Amino acid sequence: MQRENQTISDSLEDYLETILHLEETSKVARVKDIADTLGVLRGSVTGALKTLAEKGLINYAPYSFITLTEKGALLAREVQRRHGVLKDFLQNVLLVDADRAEENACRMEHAVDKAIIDRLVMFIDYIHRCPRAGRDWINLFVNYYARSKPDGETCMACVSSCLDKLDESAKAGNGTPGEKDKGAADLR
Amino acid sequence: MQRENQTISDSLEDYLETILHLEETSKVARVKDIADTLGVLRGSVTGALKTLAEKGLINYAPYSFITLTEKGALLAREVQRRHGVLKDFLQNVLLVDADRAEENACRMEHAVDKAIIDRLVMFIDYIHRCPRAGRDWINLFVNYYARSKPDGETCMACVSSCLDKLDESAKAGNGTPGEKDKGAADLR
DNA sequence: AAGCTTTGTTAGGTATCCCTAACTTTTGTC
DNA sequence: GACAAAAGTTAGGGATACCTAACAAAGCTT
Repeated sequence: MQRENQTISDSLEDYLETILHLEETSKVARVKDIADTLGVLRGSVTGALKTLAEKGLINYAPYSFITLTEKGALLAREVQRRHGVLKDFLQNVLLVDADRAEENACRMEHAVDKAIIDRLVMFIDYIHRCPRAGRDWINLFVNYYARSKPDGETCMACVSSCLDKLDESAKAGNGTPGEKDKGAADLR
Repeated sequence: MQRENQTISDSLEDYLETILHLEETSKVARVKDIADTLGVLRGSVTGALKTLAEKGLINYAPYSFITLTEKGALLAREVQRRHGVLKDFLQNVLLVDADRAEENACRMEHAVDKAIIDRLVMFIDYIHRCPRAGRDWINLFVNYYARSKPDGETCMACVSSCLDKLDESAKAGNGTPGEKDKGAADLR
């Protein structure tokens, strides 16, 4: 472990994230599996592992097991979190298909601040828990973008159903209606 | 103009976007201004300009004016659009401060598909025009993330105000309430 | 128009990150 | 335990995108 640089490249972030993922799913991270996951050749992996070891992010010696250091695991989990939150947003809020959501989350995870991710988590949460939004509101977004403009009939139906829901909430005197709004919660 | 590659690097996208911006604001894009904007030295700009010219994206000869070709302008505007949409979302939906929104949009613009941007545009539009969301719904998100959990009192007030608004809409028989919801529209 | 400043270019160097291809170590099978 | 296959390493090379620093052209001043 040396005087580690605070930041690492997008590429190294990918390596760390992959190592964490392999540790979680296969117990061990092997050079071949890292190479296959990232679509690079084995020789490229060895080089990256040396760099990660120099930065104190993995434990590594030639032909040895590869494990994340505490510091490396922390960083890897942060990248994984960014990835997950972005994919969740793309898939469950923007309603992008799974493959495209995955691809874009992979690239975005290196570009976005922790602060943005935190805010995004809150926003997703807000959507799910606020009685004015929730699952049915997002699902109606499907109709909206399919037509790419508001549709009179759909809008009316939506307003009515929302009215009913809010009315119930109000009558029940439920101050934090998100709690009972399980339909919205399992959208995630 | 040669057999142009379909895709260009993040770095070249930045150069194109900068040239477009300088053309718009200063009439001409000069090497020095490009360098200052991107935080690189003048020598680096010359190299990038040669590459862009080879790809048929700018008109360039040593010591000449720099102008975007039609193809280059198209690409530059697309990057600019991605940038703008992302910044809008970060600033006006996630309510991130302007500087951070700008920084992150700058990095994200290279990572995000056109399809995601298109969907994001629809989503922002949906928020603005749907009577269940709109400006006040986003503004209440401020309270939400400030407390990082739903607040009974705020939620009740919100539900009531939403009820009132929807009630009015329903009475007016307005099928596309977004049209009259000017308050929401100018959130952008 | 001479001379100084600013702007732009060139050449050579560094770092990153990938590749190919040859080589070494480890693993599994007979 | 020998030996082939698989996994891992090494060395050398190419592309990108910066840098520094010397040099050339343009633009102002007077």
